Amino acid sequence: MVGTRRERYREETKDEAKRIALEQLAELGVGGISVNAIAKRMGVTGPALYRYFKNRDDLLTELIRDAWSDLADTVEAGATSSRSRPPRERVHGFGQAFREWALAQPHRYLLLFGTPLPGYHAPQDTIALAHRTTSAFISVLADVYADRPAAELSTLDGQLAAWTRSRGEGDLHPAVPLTALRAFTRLHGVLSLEVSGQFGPMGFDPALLYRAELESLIGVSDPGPD
Amino acid sequence: MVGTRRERYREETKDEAKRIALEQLAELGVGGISVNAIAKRMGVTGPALYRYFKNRDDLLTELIRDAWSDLADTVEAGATSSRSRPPRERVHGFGQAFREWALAQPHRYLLLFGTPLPGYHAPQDTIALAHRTTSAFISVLADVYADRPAAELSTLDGQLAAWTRSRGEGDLHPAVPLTALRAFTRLHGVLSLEVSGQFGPMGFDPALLYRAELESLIGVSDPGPD
DNA sequence: AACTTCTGTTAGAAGTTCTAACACAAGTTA
DNA sequence: TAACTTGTGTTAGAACTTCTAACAGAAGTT
Repeated sequence: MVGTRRERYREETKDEAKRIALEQLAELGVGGISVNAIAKRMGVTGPALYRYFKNRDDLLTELIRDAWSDLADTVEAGATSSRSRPPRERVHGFGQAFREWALAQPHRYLLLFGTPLPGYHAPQDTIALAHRTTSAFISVLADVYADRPAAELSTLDGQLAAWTRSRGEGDLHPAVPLTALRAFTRLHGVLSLEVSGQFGPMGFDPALLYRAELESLIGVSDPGPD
Repeated sequence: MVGTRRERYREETKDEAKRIALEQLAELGVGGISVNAIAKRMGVTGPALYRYFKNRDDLLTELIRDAWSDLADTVEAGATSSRSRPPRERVHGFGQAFREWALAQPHRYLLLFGTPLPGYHAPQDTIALAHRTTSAFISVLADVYADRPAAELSTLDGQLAAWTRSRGEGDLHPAVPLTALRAFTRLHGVLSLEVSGQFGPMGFDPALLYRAELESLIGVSDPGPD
Protein backbone atom coordinates (compact mmCIF):
# COMPACT_ATOMS: atom_id res chain seq x y z
CA MET A 1 0.00 0.00 0.00
CA VAL A 2 2.46 2.57 -1.21
CA GLY A 3 1.91 5.87 -2.97
CA THR A 4 -1.06 8.16 -2.95
CA ARG A 5 -4.59 7.03 -3.64
CA ARG A 6 -4.27 8.36 -7.18
CA GLU A 7 -0.98 6.57 -7.78
CA ARG A 8 -2.45 3.31 -6.57
CA TYR A 9 -5.49 3.68 -8.79
CA ARG A 10 -3.22 4.47 -11.68
CA GLU A 11 -1.18 1.33 -11.14
CA GLU A 12 -4.30 -0.78 -10.87
CA THR A 13 -5.58 0.61 -14.14
CA LYS A 14 -2.28 -0.09 -15.88
CA ASP A 15 -2.17 -3.59 -14.44
CA GLU A 16 -5.66 -4.35 -15.67
CA ALA A 17 -4.76 -3.09 -19.13
CA LYS A 18 -1.62 -5.22 -19.19
CA ARG A 19 -3.54 -8.24 -17.95
CA ILE A 20 -5.93 -7.96 -20.87
CA ALA A 21 -3.03 -7.28 -23.25
CA LEU A 22 -1.46 -10.58 -22.19
CA GLU A 23 -4.70 -12.37 -22.98
CA GLN A 24 -4.70 -10.83 -26.43
CA LEU A 25 -1.04 -11.75 -26.81
CA ALA A 26 -1.78 -15.37 -25.96
CA GLU A 27 -4.71 -15.51 -28.32
CA LEU A 28 -3.68 -13.45 -31.32
CA GLY A 29 0.01 -12.70 -30.91
CA VAL A 30 1.65 -9.32 -30.62
CA GLY A 31 -0.29 -8.01 -33.59
CA GLY A 32 -3.51 -8.82 -31.78
CA ILE A 33 -2.81 -6.43 -28.94
CA SER A 34 -5.12 -3.46 -29.50
CA VAL A 35 -5.21 -0.44 -27.22
CA ASN A 36 -8.70 0.28 -28.41
CA ALA A 37 -9.98 -3.21 -27.72
CA ILE A 38 -8.37 -3.23 -24.29
CA ALA A 39 -10.09 0.02 -23.42
CA LYS A 40 -13.42 -1.28 -24.62
CA ARG A 41 -13.08 -4.37 -22.43
CA MET A 42 -12.25 -2.15 -19.47
CA GLY A 43 -15.39 -0.12 -20.04
CA VAL A 44 -13.71 3.08 -21.17
CA THR A 45 -13.17 4.63 -24.58
CA GLY A 46 -9.99 4.09 -26.54
CA PRO A 47 -8.21 7.37 -26.02
CA ALA A 48 -8.58 7.09 -22.24
CA LEU A 49 -5.78 4.52 -22.13
CA TYR A 50 -3.36 6.96 -23.70
CA ARG A 51 -3.30 8.67 -20.31
CA TYR A 52 -1.57 5.52 -19.04
CA PHE A 53 0.58 4.49 -21.98
CA LYS A 54 2.21 7.01 -24.26
CA ASN A 55 1.39 4.78 -27.21
CA ARG A 56 1.02 1.14 -28.18
CA ASP A 57 4.77 0.54 -28.24
CA ASP A 58 5.01 1.86 -24.72
CA LEU A 59 2.52 -0.76 -23.61
CA LEU A 60 4.49 -3.49 -25.37
CA THR A 61 7.70 -2.24 -23.80
CA GLU A 62 6.14 -2.65 -20.37
CA LEU A 63 4.94 -6.14 -21.19
CA ILE A 64 8.47 -7.07 -22.16
CA ARG A 65 9.92 -5.54 -19.02
CA ASP A 66 7.42 -7.40 -16.85
CA ALA A 67 8.22 -10.67 -18.62
CA TRP A 68 11.96 -10.26 -18.03
CA SER A 69 11.28 -9.48 -14.42
CA ASP A 70 9.07 -12.51 -14.02
CA LEU A 71 11.58 -14.75 -15.76
CA ALA A 72 14.39 -13.45 -13.56
CA ASP A 73 12.38 -14.21 -10.44
CA THR A 74 11.73 -17.72 -11.71
CA VAL A 75 15.25 -18.68 -12.71
CA GLU A 76 16.75 -17.06 -9.64
CA ALA A 77 14.39 -19.10 -7.52
CA GLY A 78 15.41 -22.19 -9.48
CA ALA A 79 19.06 -21.40 -8.87
CA THR A 80 18.64 -20.48 -5.23
CA SER A 81 16.41 -23.33 -4.14
CA SER A 82 19.02 -25.81 -5.35
CA ARG A 83 21.99 -23.86 -4.05
CA SER A 84 23.43 -26.59 -1.87
CA ARG A 85 22.70 -29.53 -4.14
CA PRO A 86 25.38 -31.13 -6.34
CA PRO A 87 26.17 -29.22 -9.54
CA ARG A 88 24.52 -31.74 -11.84
CA GLU A 89 21.25 -31.63 -9.94
CA ARG A 90 21.47 -27.90 -9.79
CA VAL A 91 21.78 -27.62 -13.53
CA HIS A 92 18.77 -29.84 -13.98
CA GLY A 93 16.70 -27.98 -11.39
CA PHE A 94 17.56 -24.67 -12.91
CA GLY A 95 16.94 -25.91 -16.44
CA GLN A 96 13.56 -27.30 -15.50
CA ALA A 97 12.54 -24.01 -13.91
CA PHE A 98 13.45 -22.25 -17.13
CA ARG A 99 11.52 -24.75 -19.21
CA GLU A 100 8.44 -24.68 -17.03
CA TRP A 101 8.31 -20.93 -17.23
CA ALA A 102 8.49 -21.06 -21.01
CA LEU A 103 5.84 -23.75 -21.39
CA ALA A 104 3.47 -22.13 -18.91
CA GLN A 105 3.34 -18.97 -21.00
CA PRO A 106 4.73 -19.61 -24.47
CA HIS A 107 3.64 -16.24 -25.81
CA ARG A 108 5.64 -14.47 -23.16
CA TYR A 109 8.66 -16.61 -23.89
CA LEU A 110 8.34 -15.69 -27.54
CA LEU A 111 7.90 -12.05 -26.63
CA LEU A 112 11.40 -12.17 -25.17
CA PHE A 113 13.12 -14.67 -27.44
CA GLY A 114 11.05 -14.87 -30.61
CA THR A 115 11.03 -12.49 -33.53
CA PRO A 116 12.06 -9.10 -32.18
CA LEU A 117 9.62 -6.22 -32.46
CA PRO A 118 10.82 -3.90 -35.20
CA GLY A 119 12.00 -0.62 -33.78
CA TYR A 120 12.12 -1.92 -30.23
CA HIS A 121 15.08 -0.86 -28.14
CA ALA A 122 15.30 -2.21 -24.64
CA PRO A 123 15.37 0.55 -22.03
CA GLN A 124 18.05 0.45 -19.34
CA ASP A 125 15.88 -1.10 -16.65
CA THR A 126 14.89 -3.92 -18.96
CA ILE A 127 18.52 -4.63 -19.81
CA ALA A 128 19.25 -4.85 -16.10
CA LEU A 129 16.42 -7.35 -15.65
CA ALA A 130 17.72 -9.46 -18.52
CA HIS A 131 21.13 -9.47 -16.85
CA ARG A 132 19.62 -11.15 -13.82
CA THR A 133 18.70 -14.14 -15.95
CA THR A 134 22.11 -14.21 -17.56
CA SER A 135 23.77 -14.16 -14.17
CA ALA A 136 21.66 -17.04 -12.98
CA PHE A 137 22.86 -19.12 -15.94
CA ILE A 138 26.45 -18.26 -15.14
CA SER A 139 26.19 -18.96 -11.42
CA VAL A 140 24.68 -22.39 -11.95
CA LEU A 141 27.22 -23.37 -14.56
CA ALA A 142 30.06 -22.05 -12.42
CA ASP A 143 29.23 -24.75 -9.88
CA VAL A 144 29.88 -27.42 -12.44
CA TYR A 145 33.39 -26.16 -12.97
CA ALA A 146 34.17 -25.36 -9.36
CA ASP A 147 36.41 -28.38 -8.90
CA ARG A 148 37.71 -28.79 -12.41
CA PRO A 149 41.25 -27.83 -13.38
CA ALA A 150 41.63 -24.79 -15.61
CA ALA A 151 42.10 -25.71 -19.25
CA GLU A 152 43.52 -23.59 -22.04
CA LEU A 153 41.53 -20.63 -23.30
CA SER A 154 40.04 -20.58 -26.77
CA THR A 155 39.52 -17.33 -28.65
CA LEU A 156 35.85 -17.53 -27.79
CA ASP A 157 36.60 -18.07 -24.11
CA GLY A 158 38.75 -14.95 -24.20
CA GLN A 159 36.09 -12.81 -25.83
CA LEU A 160 33.50 -13.95 -23.34
CA ALA A 161 35.83 -13.49 -20.38
CA ALA A 162 36.12 -9.83 -21.35
CA TRP A 163 32.37 -9.58 -21.32
CA THR A 164 31.81 -11.32 -17.98
CA ARG A 165 34.56 -9.23 -16.40
CA SER A 166 32.97 -6.02 -17.66
CA ARG A 167 29.73 -7.27 -16.16
CA GLY A 168 31.42 -7.76 -12.80
CA GLU A 169 30.78 -11.49 -12.64
CA GLY A 170 33.85 -12.01 -10.51
CA ASP A 171 36.44 -14.75 -10.93
CA LEU A 172 35.16 -17.56 -13.07
CA HIS A 173 36.66 -20.77 -14.36
CA PRO A 174 37.67 -19.84 -17.92
CA ALA A 175 35.29 -22.36 -19.45
CA VAL A 176 32.25 -21.05 -17.62
CA PRO A 177 31.18 -18.12 -19.79
CA LEU A 178 31.17 -20.18 -22.97
CA THR A 179 29.44 -23.07 -21.27
CA ALA A 180 26.78 -20.76 -19.89
CA LEU A 181 26.31 -19.26 -23.34
CA ARG A 182 25.99 -22.70 -24.88
CA ALA A 183 23.59 -23.67 -22.15
CA PHE A 184 21.45 -20.78 -23.15
CA THR A 185 21.60 -21.39 -26.90
CA ARG A 186 21.03 -25.13 -26.54
CA LEU A 187 18.10 -24.85 -24.18
CA HIS A 188 16.64 -22.03 -26.20
CA GLY A 189 17.08 -24.07 -29.36
CA VAL A 190 14.82 -26.74 -27.96
CA LEU A 191 12.36 -24.49 -26.16
CA SER A 192 11.97 -22.06 -29.01
CA LEU A 193 11.01 -24.79 -31.45
CA GLU A 194 8.83 -26.52 -28.90
CA VAL A 195 6.74 -23.50 -27.99
CA SER A 196 6.52 -22.55 -31.64
CA GLY A 197 5.00 -25.91 -32.39
CA GLN A 198 7.72 -26.78 -34.87
CA PHE A 199 8.04 -30.30 -33.48
CA GLY A 200 4.43 -30.74 -34.45
CA PRO A 201 3.70 -34.28 -35.51
CA MET A 202 7.16 -35.73 -34.97
CA GLY A 203 5.82 -37.74 -32.08
CA PHE A 204 8.75 -37.55 -29.71
CA ASP A 205 8.83 -36.21 -26.18
CA PRO A 206 10.52 -32.79 -26.13
CA ALA A 207 11.11 -33.16 -22.40
CA LEU A 208 13.52 -36.01 -23.13
CA LEU A 209 15.38 -33.95 -25.70
CA TYR A 210 15.56 -31.07 -23.27
CA ARG A 211 16.92 -33.34 -20.54
CA ALA A 212 19.51 -34.71 -22.92
CA GLU A 213 20.65 -31.21 -23.79
CA LEU A 214 20.84 -30.30 -20.13
CA GLU A 215 22.96 -33.38 -19.56
CA SER A 216 25.22 -32.41 -22.43
CA LEU A 217 26.20 -29.29 -20.53
CA ILE A 218 27.56 -31.25 -17.61
CA GLY A 219 29.23 -34.12 -19.39
CA VAL A 220 32.65 -33.29 -20.67
CA SER A 221 34.78 -30.22 -20.37
CA ASP A 222 33.38 -29.06 -23.64
CA PRO A 223 29.63 -29.48 -23.40
CA GLY A 224 29.25 -32.51 -25.68
CA PRO A 225 26.27 -34.30 -27.12
CA ASP A 226 24.50 -36.51 -24.74
CA MET B 1 8.15 -19.34 -70.81
CA VAL B 2 5.31 -21.56 -69.77
CA GLY B 3 1.59 -20.88 -69.59
CA THR B 4 -0.53 -18.40 -71.48
CA ARG B 5 0.31 -14.74 -71.78
CA ARG B 6 -2.26 -14.02 -69.09
CA GLU B 7 -0.85 -16.63 -66.73
CA ARG B 8 2.63 -15.24 -67.16
CA TYR B 9 1.47 -11.71 -66.49
CA ARG B 10 -0.36 -12.94 -63.43
CA GLU B 11 2.76 -14.62 -62.07
CA GLU B 12 4.82 -11.51 -62.72
CA THR B 13 2.32 -9.39 -60.84
CA LYS B 14 2.32 -11.78 -57.88
CA ASP B 15 6.10 -11.90 -57.89
CA GLU B 16 6.36 -8.13 -57.83
CA ALA B 17 3.91 -7.95 -54.96
CA LYS B 18 5.85 -10.55 -53.02
CA ARG B 19 9.14 -8.81 -53.74
CA ILE B 20 7.78 -5.62 -52.21
CA ALA B 21 6.28 -7.58 -49.32
CA LEU B 22 9.73 -8.98 -48.52
CA GLU B 23 11.11 -5.44 -48.41
CA GLN B 24 8.40 -4.47 -45.97
CA LEU B 25 9.10 -7.61 -43.98
CA ALA B 26 12.78 -6.73 -43.73
CA GLU B 27 12.06 -3.17 -42.72
CA LEU B 28 9.04 -3.39 -40.46
CA GLY B 29 8.48 -7.05 -39.73
CA VAL B 30 5.44 -9.14 -40.53
CA GLY B 31 3.14 -6.48 -39.12
CA GLY B 32 4.56 -3.99 -41.60
CA ILE B 33 3.38 -5.95 -44.61
CA SER B 34 0.43 -4.02 -46.00
CA VAL B 35 -1.54 -5.12 -49.05
CA ASN B 36 -2.64 -1.56 -49.56
CA ALA B 37 0.86 -0.13 -49.42
CA ILE B 38 2.16 -2.81 -51.78
CA ALA B 39 -0.55 -1.95 -54.30
CA LYS B 40 0.23 1.74 -54.04
CA ARG B 41 3.91 1.07 -54.71
CA MET B 42 2.96 -0.99 -57.74
CA GLY B 43 0.86 1.83 -59.10
CA VAL B 44 -2.53 0.23 -58.61
CA THR B 45 -5.24 0.69 -56.02
CA GLY B 46 -5.48 -1.49 -52.95
CA PRO B 47 -8.34 -3.79 -53.89
CA ALA B 48 -6.68 -4.71 -57.19
CA LEU B 49 -4.27 -7.00 -55.35
CA TYR B 50 -7.13 -9.03 -53.95
CA ARG B 51 -7.45 -10.49 -57.44
CA TYR B 52 -4.07 -12.11 -56.82
CA PHE B 53 -4.20 -12.96 -53.13
CA LYS B 54 -7.38 -14.02 -51.44
CA ASN B 55 -6.39 -11.96 -48.42
CA ARG B 56 -3.37 -10.79 -46.46
CA ASP B 57 -2.85 -14.17 -44.82
CA ASP B 58 -2.78 -15.78 -48.23
CA LEU B 59 0.07 -13.49 -49.22
CA LEU B 60 1.95 -14.36 -46.03
CA THR B 61 1.36 -18.05 -46.64
CA GLU B 62 3.00 -17.71 -50.04
CA LEU B 63 5.96 -15.85 -48.57
CA ILE B 64 6.45 -18.68 -46.11
CA ARG B 65 6.18 -21.30 -48.82
CA ASP B 66 8.72 -19.47 -50.97
CA ALA B 67 11.10 -19.18 -48.04
CA TRP B 68 10.94 -22.91 -47.31
CA SER B 69 11.53 -23.62 -50.96
CA ASP B 70 14.51 -21.29 -51.07
CA LEU B 71 15.95 -22.74 -47.88
CA ALA B 72 15.54 -26.27 -49.20
CA ASP B 73 17.40 -25.36 -52.37
CA THR B 74 20.19 -23.84 -50.31
CA VAL B 75 20.71 -26.66 -47.84
CA GLU B 76 20.34 -29.32 -50.50
CA ALA B 77 23.02 -27.57 -52.50
CA GLY B 78 25.15 -27.43 -49.37
CA ALA B 79 24.65 -31.13 -48.82
CA THR B 80 25.13 -32.12 -52.45
CA SER B 81 28.18 -30.04 -53.23
CA SER B 82 30.05 -31.71 -50.39
CA ARG B 83 28.70 -35.18 -51.11
CA SER B 84 32.04 -36.90 -51.52
CA ARG B 85 33.95 -35.08 -48.81
CA PRO B 86 34.63 -36.59 -45.39
CA PRO B 87 31.68 -36.49 -42.97
CA ARG B 88 33.20 -33.83 -40.73
CA GLU B 89 33.78 -31.45 -43.62
CA ARG B 90 30.36 -32.20 -44.94
CA VAL B 91 28.72 -31.25 -41.67
CA HIS B 92 30.62 -28.00 -41.63
CA GLY B 93 29.86 -27.20 -45.25
CA PHE B 94 26.22 -27.93 -44.76
CA GLY B 95 26.06 -25.98 -41.52
CA GLN B 96 27.71 -22.98 -43.07
CA ALA B 97 25.24 -23.01 -45.96
CA PHE B 98 22.42 -23.00 -43.45
CA ARG B 99 23.97 -20.15 -41.50
CA GLU B 100 24.71 -18.04 -44.54
CA TRP B 101 21.14 -18.35 -45.70
CA ALA B 102 19.89 -17.22 -42.31
CA LEU B 103 22.25 -14.26 -42.03
CA ALA B 104 21.66 -13.11 -45.60
CA GLN B 105 17.94 -12.70 -44.92
CA PRO B 106 17.28 -12.73 -41.21
CA HIS B 107 13.65 -11.70 -41.59
CA ARG B 108 12.97 -14.72 -43.77
CA TYR B 109 14.68 -16.99 -41.28
CA LEU B 110 12.49 -15.57 -38.56
CA LEU B 111 9.43 -15.95 -40.75
CA LEU B 112 10.08 -19.69 -40.69
CA PHE B 113 11.58 -20.19 -37.24
CA GLY B 114 10.61 -17.16 -35.19
CA THR B 115 7.32 -16.44 -33.48
CA PRO B 116 4.66 -18.32 -35.43
CA LEU B 117 1.89 -16.34 -37.07
CA PRO B 118 -1.28 -16.84 -35.05
CA GLY B 119 -3.80 -18.86 -36.97
CA TYR B 120 -1.29 -20.01 -39.55
CA HIS B 121 -1.51 -23.62 -40.64
CA ALA B 122 1.02 -24.85 -43.13
CA PRO B 123 -0.60 -26.17 -46.32
CA GLN B 124 0.48 -29.56 -47.61
CA ASP B 125 2.90 -28.26 -50.20
CA THR B 126 4.69 -26.17 -47.60
CA ILE B 127 5.03 -29.16 -45.30
CA ALA B 128 6.61 -31.07 -48.15
CA LEU B 129 9.10 -28.26 -48.74
CA ALA B 130 9.99 -28.21 -45.04
CA HIS B 131 10.62 -31.95 -45.24
CA ARG B 132 13.30 -31.35 -47.85
CA THR B 133 15.30 -29.35 -45.31
CA THR B 134 14.77 -31.99 -42.64
CA SER B 135 15.97 -34.70 -44.99
CA ALA B 136 19.09 -32.74 -45.80
CA PHE B 137 19.93 -32.57 -42.10
CA ILE B 138 19.43 -36.31 -41.77
CA SER B 139 21.43 -37.24 -44.84
CA VAL B 140 24.43 -35.18 -43.77
CA LEU B 141 24.40 -36.51 -40.24
CA ALA B 142 23.94 -40.06 -41.50
CA ASP B 143 27.39 -39.80 -43.10
CA VAL B 144 28.93 -39.18 -39.72
CA TYR B 145 27.56 -42.44 -38.40
CA ALA B 146 28.15 -44.51 -41.53
CA ASP B 147 31.12 -46.38 -40.06
CA ARG B 148 30.19 -46.31 -36.41
CA PRO B 149 28.95 -49.39 -34.61
CA ALA B 150 25.31 -49.39 -33.61
CA ALA B 151 24.83 -48.46 -29.96
CA GLU B 152 21.86 -49.10 -27.74
CA LEU B 153 18.62 -47.22 -28.39
CA SER B 154 17.32 -44.67 -25.93
CA THR B 155 13.60 -43.97 -25.60
CA LEU B 156 14.10 -40.84 -27.63
CA ASP B 157 15.96 -42.72 -30.35
CA GLY B 158 13.03 -45.11 -30.55
CA GLN B 159 10.44 -42.36 -30.84
CA LEU B 160 12.42 -40.65 -33.56
CA ALA B 161 13.06 -43.87 -35.43
CA ALA B 162 9.31 -44.31 -35.73
CA TRP B 163 9.10 -40.87 -37.22
CA THR B 164 11.94 -41.25 -39.73
CA ARG B 165 10.56 -44.63 -40.80
CA SER B 166 7.13 -43.16 -41.39
CA ARG B 167 8.84 -40.48 -43.45
CA GLY B 168 10.52 -43.13 -45.57
CA GLU B 169 14.05 -42.09 -44.68
CA GLY B 170 15.32 -45.63 -45.20
CA ASP B 171 17.70 -47.51 -42.95
CA LEU B 172 19.54 -45.21 -40.60
CA HIS B 173 22.04 -45.74 -37.85
CA PRO B 174 19.87 -45.58 -34.71
CA ALA B 175 21.68 -42.50 -33.41
CA VAL B 176 21.12 -40.47 -36.56
CA PRO B 177 17.59 -39.13 -36.05
CA LEU B 178 18.35 -37.77 -32.61
CA THR B 179 21.66 -36.35 -33.72
CA ALA B 180 20.01 -34.65 -36.68
CA LEU B 181 17.36 -33.24 -34.38
CA ARG B 182 19.99 -31.94 -32.00
CA ALA B 183 21.91 -30.52 -34.91
CA PHE B 184 18.84 -28.58 -35.81
CA THR B 185 18.04 -27.37 -32.30
CA ARG B 186 21.64 -26.44 -31.54
CA LEU B 187 22.25 -24.57 -34.76
CA HIS B 188 18.88 -22.90 -34.50
CA GLY B 189 19.62 -21.96 -30.91
CA VAL B 190 22.62 -19.97 -32.03
CA LEU B 191 21.19 -18.60 -35.27
CA SER B 192 17.88 -17.60 -33.78
CA LEU B 193 19.52 -15.50 -31.10
CA GLU B 194 22.07 -14.10 -33.50
CA VAL B 195 19.59 -12.88 -36.10
CA SER B 196 17.36 -11.56 -33.33
CA GLY B 197 20.22 -9.43 -32.10
CA GLN B 198 20.12 -11.01 -28.66
CA PHE B 199 23.91 -11.30 -28.55
CA GLY B 200 23.97 -7.54 -28.88
CA PRO B 201 26.88 -6.02 -27.02
CA MET B 202 28.42 -9.23 -25.73
CA GLY B 203 31.34 -8.71 -28.04
CA PHE B 204 32.04 -12.28 -29.08
CA ASP B 205 32.08 -13.73 -32.55
CA PRO B 206 28.91 -15.77 -33.14
CA ALA B 207 30.63 -17.55 -36.03
CA LEU B 208 33.00 -19.16 -33.53
CA LEU B 209 30.15 -20.28 -31.34
CA TYR B 210 28.36 -21.68 -34.35
CA ARG B 211 31.47 -23.57 -35.45
CA ALA B 212 31.87 -24.98 -31.97
CA GLU B 213 28.31 -26.22 -31.99
CA LEU B 214 28.80 -27.77 -35.40
CA GLU B 215 31.88 -29.51 -34.06
CA SER B 216 29.92 -30.76 -31.08
CA LEU B 217 27.72 -32.75 -33.42
CA ILE B 218 30.59 -34.74 -34.79
CA GLY B 219 32.62 -35.31 -31.66
CA VAL B 220 31.38 -38.18 -29.61
CA SER B 221 28.64 -40.68 -30.16
CA ASP B 222 26.39 -38.42 -28.20
CA PRO B 223 26.87 -34.94 -29.62
CA GLY B 224 28.84 -33.38 -26.80
CA PRO B 225 29.98 -29.88 -26.01
CA ASP B 226 32.90 -28.78 -28.02
C1' DA C 1 -19.03 -10.09 -83.79
C1' DA C 2 -20.63 -11.93 -79.45
C1' DC C 3 -19.62 -13.90 -75.23
C1' DT C 4 -16.87 -15.00 -71.20
C1' DT C 5 -13.15 -14.24 -68.15
C1' DC C 6 -9.87 -11.40 -66.00
C1' DT C 7 -8.29 -7.14 -64.08
C1' DG C 8 -8.87 -2.88 -62.67
C1' DT C 9 -11.78 1.02 -60.69
C1' DT C 10 -14.54 3.66 -56.89
C1' DA C 11 -17.42 3.51 -52.70
C1' DG C 12 -17.79 2.15 -48.30
C1' DA C 13 -18.00 -0.58 -43.83
C1' DA C 14 -15.48 -1.62 -39.86
C1' DG C 15 -11.46 -1.74 -37.68
C1' DT C 16 -6.84 0.38 -36.06
C1' DT C 17 -3.53 4.32 -33.67
C1' DC C 18 -3.31 8.58 -31.95
C1' DT C 19 -4.14 13.93 -31.45
C1' DA C 20 -6.99 17.88 -30.16
C1' DA C 21 -10.28 20.11 -27.60
C1' DC C 22 -13.19 20.01 -24.03
C1' DA C 23 -15.59 18.58 -19.35
C1' DC C 24 -15.34 17.46 -14.89
C1' DA C 25 -13.62 15.06 -10.77
C1' DA C 26 -9.93 14.79 -7.40
C1' DG C 27 -6.21 16.68 -4.82
C1' DT C 28 -3.67 20.83 -3.23
C1' DT C 29 -3.00 25.24 -1.70
C1' DA C 30 -4.29 29.81 0.03
C1' DT D 1 -14.17 27.00 2.40
C1' DA D 2 -12.80 28.84 -2.11
C1' DA D 3 -9.60 28.89 -5.85
C1' DC D 4 -6.35 26.63 -8.44
C1' DT D 5 -3.85 22.73 -10.48
C1' DT D 6 -3.56 18.11 -11.94
C1' DG D 7 -5.48 13.86 -13.56
C1' DT D 8 -8.87 11.32 -16.10
C1' DG D 9 -12.38 10.75 -19.02
C1' DT D 10 -15.23 12.24 -23.11
C1' DT D 11 -16.23 13.15 -28.33
C1' DA D 12 -14.53 14.43 -32.95
C1' DG D 13 -11.63 13.46 -36.42
C1' DA D 14 -7.40 12.46 -39.37
C1' DA D 15 -4.96 8.89 -41.46
C1' DC D 16 -4.24 4.48 -41.72
C1' DT D 17 -5.57 -0.67 -42.29
C1' DT D 18 -8.34 -5.10 -44.48
C1' DC D 19 -11.69 -6.46 -47.37
C1' DT D 20 -16.47 -6.56 -49.96
C1' DA D 21 -19.64 -4.92 -53.51
C1' DA D 22 -20.76 -3.06 -57.72
C1' DC D 23 -19.32 -1.60 -61.85
C1' DA D 24 -16.22 -0.70 -66.23
C1' DG D 25 -13.47 -2.12 -69.64
C1' DA D 26 -9.69 -4.85 -71.64
C1' DA D 27 -8.19 -9.45 -73.12
C1' DG D 28 -9.04 -13.97 -74.78
C1' DT D 29 -12.29 -17.38 -76.81
C1' DT D 30 -15.81 -19.07 -79.56
